[in-house]
Amino acid sequence: MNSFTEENYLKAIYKLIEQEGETVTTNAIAEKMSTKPASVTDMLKKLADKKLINYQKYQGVTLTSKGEKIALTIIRKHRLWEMFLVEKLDFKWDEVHDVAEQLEHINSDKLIEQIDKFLCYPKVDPHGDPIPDAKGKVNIQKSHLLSKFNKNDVCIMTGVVDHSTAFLQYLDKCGLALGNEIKIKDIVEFDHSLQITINKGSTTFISNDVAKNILAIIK
Amino acid sequence: MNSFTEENYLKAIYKLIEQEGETVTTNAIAEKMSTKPASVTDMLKKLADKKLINYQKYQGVTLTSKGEKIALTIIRKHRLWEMFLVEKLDFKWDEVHDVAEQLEHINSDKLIEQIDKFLCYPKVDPHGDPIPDAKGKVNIQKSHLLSKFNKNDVCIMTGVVDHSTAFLQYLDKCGLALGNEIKIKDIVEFDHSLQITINKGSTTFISNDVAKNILAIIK
DNA sequence: ACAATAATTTAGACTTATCTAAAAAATATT
DNA sequence: AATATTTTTTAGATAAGTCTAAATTATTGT
Repeated sequence: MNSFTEENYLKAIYKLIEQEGETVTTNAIAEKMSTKPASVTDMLKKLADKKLINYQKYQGVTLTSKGEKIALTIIRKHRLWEMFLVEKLDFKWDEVHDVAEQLEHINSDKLIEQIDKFLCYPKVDPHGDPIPDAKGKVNIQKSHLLSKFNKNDVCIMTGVVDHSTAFLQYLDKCGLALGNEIKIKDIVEFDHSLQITINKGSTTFISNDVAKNILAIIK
Repeated sequence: MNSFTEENYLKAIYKLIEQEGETVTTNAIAEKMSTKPASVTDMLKKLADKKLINYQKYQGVTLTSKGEKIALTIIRKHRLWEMFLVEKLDFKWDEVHDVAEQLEHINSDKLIEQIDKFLCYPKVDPHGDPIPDAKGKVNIQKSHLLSKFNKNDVCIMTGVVDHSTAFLQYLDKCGLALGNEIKIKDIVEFDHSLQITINKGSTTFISNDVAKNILAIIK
């Protein structure tokens, strides 16, 4: 078994590789973990001894497949717990992070599989991030234009095509933001505009032109 | 904030006082915590410094009101999580303990209040032990033998005296389990056997011998 | 009451994860 | 290429929680 701290380091390294690519530096890890580089070096030695990372002095770090598996398990647990908090316990999506940071370290295979089942095997968390499966596989669901979805689809907004201020301000006004759940209530035949429900709350219309500039993944 | 370890010591001391009464000895704590008396002494000094226990060398230990409050909070969380696991995630009542031992240390007031609400504010856990309220008050409803109740009493089954497999299997067959609501419809004068209704559903008879091995609290 | 036994505490050491300050290696600058 | 700067590592210290072995205090038996 690995300590909470080890798990947190592996998770941080995974996320840094995901966004920065290739290898990760000692300083980057230190910043992400809010700790000092010297402490990171100590931990890297330990993780390398356990064969969870590939580490050569001064050369940066990558995860071994064993280390990556553990990181993905932690991420899976984190995202499932976030989902649970939002869906079942009425947490707002910006309230869940700190609690999920604790819950992700609870060690029980049965627990996490039952939570998964209880939530009906969700594919993405409340922020729209994908939830790895029990084997650590991430379903890299490619985003699609909102205009491609069908009536009654429920999806998560993941991005925009048009990055202009004007467009983003319009989205704000509609109450549309990344991670929002969008349900397509209806597609108007006349102009292909969409009637949508945002986060199970307000219902509004958006034009097909707007829908062509919003990216989303099916939930 | 207190560490997991401190919380576990406080919980152990609370439980020992509950069953052994008065003060608790260093050795008793060591045994309960599966550790060595020397380690206990170290921790007792620390807890005394924090004013969570009353401790004089060689004189045993009691909890301060502050310490007791913390212990009861941990116990509240433990029992609510057990309830959650059994009621919502299909855990068997003998599978929940190890997981609840971990979950009881998750630190979030909102989380535990929402779990409580989600479970509809249960009074007892799956083992029939009372769940302290948010203020740390325990509803000290002592369990009684089912044979002591009167006609038309409605009670909740909280435990058994005989723990043999044979007896538990018999209870299974009757459809009797911990947490069930039992209404005493009649007491047969001839042999003091009971006619009972389980969970407002099926009605059945149980002998006085059986009733003497079932614990319950009045509802 | 006093020796024997049991319970408890002290002393000193170990582990994990952290830190500061200083040294070493890598990278950038001129 | 030589120097300056940044990054990373080493060395040594600290705090929490644990341990063993030895010392101290309390309890028991005769």
